[in-house]
Amino acid sequence: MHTSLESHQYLRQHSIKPSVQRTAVMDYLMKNRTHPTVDEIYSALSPSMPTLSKTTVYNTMDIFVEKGAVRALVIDEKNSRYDVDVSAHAHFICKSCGKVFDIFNLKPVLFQLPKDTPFKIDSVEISYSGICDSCKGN
Amino acid sequence: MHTSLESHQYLRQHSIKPSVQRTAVMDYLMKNRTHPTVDEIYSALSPSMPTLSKTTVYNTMDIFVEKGAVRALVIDEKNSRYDVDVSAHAHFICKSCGKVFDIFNLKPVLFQLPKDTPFKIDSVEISYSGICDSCKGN
DNA sequence: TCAATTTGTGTAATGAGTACAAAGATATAC
DNA sequence: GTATATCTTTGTACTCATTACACAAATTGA
Ligand SMILES: [Mn+2]
Ligand SMILES: [Mn+2]
Ligand SMILES: [Zn+2]
Ligand SMILES: [Zn+2]
Repeated sequence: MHTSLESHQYLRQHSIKPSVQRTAVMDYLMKNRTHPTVDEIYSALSPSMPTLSKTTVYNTMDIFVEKGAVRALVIDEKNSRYDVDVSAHAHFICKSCGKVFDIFNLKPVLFQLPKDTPFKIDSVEISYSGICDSCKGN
Repeated sequence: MHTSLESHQYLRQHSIKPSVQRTAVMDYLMKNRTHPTVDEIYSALSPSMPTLSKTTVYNTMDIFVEKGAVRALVIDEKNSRYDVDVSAHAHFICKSCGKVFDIFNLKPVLFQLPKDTPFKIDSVEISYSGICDSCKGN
């Protein structure tokens, strides 16, 4: 049984050769929308792919980002995090547990790029921070 | 002649004991609004303060941020950057040269914190990226 | 088949940031 | 002023995410 059909197709849509490793990583990203780090991806896949190298995960994420299949988030000062949802949405990082959550349903104006600047602006990242629901009690 | 009067006062306003080192770092931040890294601050001050330790700059930035005198920017995946301007404004990072620029005059609505979330949101960071004016030609 | 190219792997190196203990400076008590 | 406690700074060692690199494996396609 192939659970990786969607990932396979998604990779080809983005002109990424779907190797076994790349398909496994994309499959993980599609099923785990937690904005995982390279280490989290590696640790999750490693048991079922014992020869997988962490370098491969790094290379893979670089290709995914370069081809626009995945967005790299700069919100966690410790690690890069990755998001297979490249649509316009914002993020929230909990300063207590470090988890990164999606914030959808923000006004589209927030994602408009400012026009009166001397820069060629390509993208915007909106990052909120504070304490998440689970950590509130603690 | 004291060029550090303002920094000295600013530190006391934020309940930070103005040691020689802290005053020198704050003075640098106030005069160099380039969102410098710890290494940039250290390298700039080191010649005139040969005994300054990089650890002190790290400690100092931690205190400044904790006391609200300075904002830590998470926009550069390589280093933390620091901004003595804690007012609501956005940033732009050039993917070519890595410099971080201010973007003022954005609509205040952009800096409003969303209310319909399960999170206790404390702050927002709006980061644009692309190519800066100087790098456009290259 | 076989050579060229792409992809993956393992190891070593890099470099930002942290931990920690000792030294120095500052404040408080007598 | 001197002693004592506290705060601050310093240097070194360490951690750990990421990168560099060389070789191995897999894929392509003539
Ligand atoms: Mn997301
Ligand atoms: Mn700024
Ligand atoms: Zn949390
Ligand atoms: Zn530039």
